Amino acid sequence: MKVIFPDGSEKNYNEPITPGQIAKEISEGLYRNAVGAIVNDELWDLERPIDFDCRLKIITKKDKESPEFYRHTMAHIMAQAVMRIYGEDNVRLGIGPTIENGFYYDFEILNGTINESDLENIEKEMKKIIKENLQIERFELSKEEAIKFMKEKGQIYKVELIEEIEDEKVSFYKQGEFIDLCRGPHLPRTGLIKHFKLLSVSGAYWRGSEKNPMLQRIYGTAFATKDELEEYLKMIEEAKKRDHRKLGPKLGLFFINTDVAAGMPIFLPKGSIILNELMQFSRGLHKQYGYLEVMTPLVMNVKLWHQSGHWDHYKENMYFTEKENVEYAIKPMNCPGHILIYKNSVVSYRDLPIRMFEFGKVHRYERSGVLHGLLRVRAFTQDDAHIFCRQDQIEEEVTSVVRLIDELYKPFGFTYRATLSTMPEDHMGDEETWDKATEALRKVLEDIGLDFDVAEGEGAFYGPKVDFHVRDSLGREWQCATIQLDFQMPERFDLTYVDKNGKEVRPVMIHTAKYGSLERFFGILIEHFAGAFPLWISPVQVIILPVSDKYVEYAEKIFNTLTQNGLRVQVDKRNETLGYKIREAQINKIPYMIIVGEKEEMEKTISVRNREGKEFKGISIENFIDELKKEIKERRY
RNA sequence: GCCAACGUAGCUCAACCGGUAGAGCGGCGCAUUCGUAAUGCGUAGGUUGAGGGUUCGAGUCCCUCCGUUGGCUCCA
Repeated sequence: MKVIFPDGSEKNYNEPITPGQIAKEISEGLYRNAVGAIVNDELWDLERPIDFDCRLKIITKKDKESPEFYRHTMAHIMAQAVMRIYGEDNVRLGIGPTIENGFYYDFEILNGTINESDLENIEKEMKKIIKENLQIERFELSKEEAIKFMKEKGQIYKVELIEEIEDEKVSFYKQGEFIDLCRGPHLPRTGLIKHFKLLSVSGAYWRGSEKNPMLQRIYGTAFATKDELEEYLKMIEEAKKRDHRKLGPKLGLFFINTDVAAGMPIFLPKGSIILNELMQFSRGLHKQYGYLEVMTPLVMNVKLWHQSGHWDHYKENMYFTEKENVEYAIKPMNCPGHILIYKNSVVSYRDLPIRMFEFGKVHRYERSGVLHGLLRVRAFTQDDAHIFCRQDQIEEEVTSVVRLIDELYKPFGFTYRATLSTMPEDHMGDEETWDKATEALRKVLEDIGLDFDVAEGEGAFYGPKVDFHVRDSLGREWQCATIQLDFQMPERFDLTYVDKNGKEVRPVMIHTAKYGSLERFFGILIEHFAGAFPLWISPVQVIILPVSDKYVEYAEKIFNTLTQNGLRVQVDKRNETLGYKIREAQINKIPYMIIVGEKEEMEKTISVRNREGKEFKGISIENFIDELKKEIKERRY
């Protein structure tokens, strides 16, 4: 049989051969570093024989596919350790896949629970298993045999999994006394991966459904090298330090009173400044792109929500209230309000597109367990827009939205990624319309040259959508902006416009939010900048620190000048040492400190220290103001 | 909602086997009048998340509830 290598070269073999043997042939070094192979696009164990013509690539620890191998194996090592500790008969295995940055395994422990303090013990046992350097062997059973085998072991979840596998044969992996149903791939021996850490335990429903029993999930991470592991753990530490739930209250931006308003953040003056700057920026861009700002009521008759379909599809997430025997709903979305505005007048084809936007405060009930600082709340503000347009305008409109989003994200230094979500199983409208809409979205993304993934079947029930995921300074991704095509609402509300021929035609609705939720975006910004915001959104842009009481008067003069120039300034008049005031300003991440003492007062200058610690002495106030104005105008970060 | 852990001063944390709550920072007061990340001294601050139980005695043990954290589900 013939084996083709990535560089195009070929080699013939008469007997079945393993990728490992081939690697060894090429070089000892390659073999030592190999974790597995890719055979005809399939991840393949290093010691699994090949007996057919194929393309082959040896995967070493450096290849991006390698985590699939060693993290999978790590999950098995963990399961083996858990079984050794709790007893094979007391542990039922769920699933144990690899995930981004790590792996997990779900267990049911029949006679107890696993808690965080047990992790150390499990890690210890895992290290033992690694040291034992057990051979990992793959073998296949027929479905029948496999079910019988797992039934005997009492592994009811595995039996369930096997029953659903379509192939006649299923693969197993064996390392020492541990045998598990698994598609693979795996390392050849347990000793080949050492750098791991167990991170947390949590509950997880079997197959993600609340109707099923809850299993215990252990999360862990593993990397090819010690450095990579340490870097990742450091990143987690850094993320903890930047946690907006800590930084926000500390910097006086917001707090959440969980007692009276769980999930509904209260914004302090400084936080409100930032939100207002964000809104102003977004508002300006929307205006530039031809949107009209509107405002709609928070509380509206439930009738409206019956018509919109929210009553049927979204009731569980809504708040209700009642007066004079009339039931009202607090709005969870802004679209019905905007539709009322559309219907308020007769629309001609010449009027389209109509672009409406609103900083709409919406309330959505979320179960208490899912609330998370500003990132997951019950009350939030969307920079929500709806475009009503003709079918033939979809492409142009979507393009313009994508441009707007790009401009909006630019001054934060985010890179982002788009996903195109296609028709879900449960959908409304005919497939042809769906295809057309989906293709329109795809074409726009391609024309603009934006990288995107396709999420099959992930669209909203009324139309396909494009979501934007921003990547923050720690490499984490957050879903923010969204563009959704909707053919359903115009139908339900009988929206029309009059075309060239005087006929009534159905418009298309495009739902779009750019920041998504202002609260969430704010939370992301806090973590992205670790509280050191760009000048243009900093609540306090400059703090003036007189060296002692004697120079307060001069400080106040400067304060007045800066304030008159539209800067947000404070004077620290407290009777404290300069070092103390600098330290405090530094902790508060204030972009610029102005230090004034005898020298400055005499020379009519200022000394400036930025939050990076750089000092500039003998600066003229005018120059300083000009520089700051420029920095603000350019929205530098 | 479910699983697990946690809840002590504004913040960070301490208090042994159950013996009657303590420190730093911050606040306030006084002194100091200061040159680029913490001046010194003094002082106030607590129904130990809430309620119930066991006990001579509960921050500590048990139960219920509330909340937080990490997840599951859903989503901006």
